[in-house]
Amino acid sequence: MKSELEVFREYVRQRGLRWTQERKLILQKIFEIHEHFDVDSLHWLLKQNGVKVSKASIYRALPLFIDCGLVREVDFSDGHWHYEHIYGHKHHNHMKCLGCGEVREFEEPILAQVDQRLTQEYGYSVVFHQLEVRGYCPACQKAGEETRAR
Amino acid sequence: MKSELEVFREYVRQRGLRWTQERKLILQKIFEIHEHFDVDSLHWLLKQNGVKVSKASIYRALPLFIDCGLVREVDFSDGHWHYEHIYGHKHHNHMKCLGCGEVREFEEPILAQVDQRLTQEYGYSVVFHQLEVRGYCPACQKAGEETRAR
DNA sequence: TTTATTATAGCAATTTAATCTCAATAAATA
DNA sequence: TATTTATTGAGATTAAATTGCTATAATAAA
Repeated sequence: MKSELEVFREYVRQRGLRWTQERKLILQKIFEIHEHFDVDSLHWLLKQNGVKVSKASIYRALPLFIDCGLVREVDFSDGHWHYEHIYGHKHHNHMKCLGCGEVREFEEPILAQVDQRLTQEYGYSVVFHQLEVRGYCPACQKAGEETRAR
Repeated sequence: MKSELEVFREYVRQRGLRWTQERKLILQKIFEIHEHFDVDSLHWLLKQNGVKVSKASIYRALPLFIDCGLVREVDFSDGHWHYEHIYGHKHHNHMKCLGCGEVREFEEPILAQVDQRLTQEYGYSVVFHQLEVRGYCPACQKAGEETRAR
């Protein structure tokens, strides 16, 4: 399997774009982070590592990473975008707790059937889907019960 | 079944909030719109109807409507929130075409199973879920093929 | 290897959605 | 009807994201 850097290098070449140090450094960092991130935290992390890259460059690089399937946007309903690297990972969905805000990932094989049905029934060609679930984790349910009991 | 106005009136009473003309007018308009809307379009529509309500009031009212289950946020990945009234409607999901941007709604009974599994397997209590699908509608697929053939 | 071309980086300015401040107002209730 | 206080509207403010511009660096051509 090609590395994420190779995938991006190829993508960039095909489009007459350029393989720059900044893009390489940003992409490397993204694949070192094994959690979700946003532009701010990514910028801060790079800075911590002595890598000087402007936020503007991050904002300009992300759509490219997304376009070639290395990264995706994640909606945590908190006013700005979050991201995660997806290349080399199984598709998964997110469940965010409305109490503590913790995000848990889960796989859901059944969703492949949904994509299939959309193709068969409506003639859509599905590129991707995203299931976001909101609710309460076990700990927050418990905490809620105790609060109510008082 | 209670009307949306009654539901909101009750919600407002229970919380010591106030049943204002502005909130009534906004809510009525939202239930007249049988499509998705955003703050701008809702504000514009009200204006067209001679209803003077500020955007600030719309921004302040929406979280209340959402909290009592009359309205929900919809993510169309275009930089700002969209909304739709849901009270009295079946739960549905959205498929947005990456070509023309058209949004199509579809029902997906299978998703109830997903919620159930999250409860059984992880102990989560699911409040709501949202499946967003992206792809290409039949028309855009055809247009794409023709373009490529040239 | 050197030169020419042009996409990209960085910075600051700008845009836009959304939130907040505050004085005036209107809804609830005593 | 008077009193209390949540809500309104207008504009200021915040924060995320985008853009304009010049210098720079990546690539192609010589």
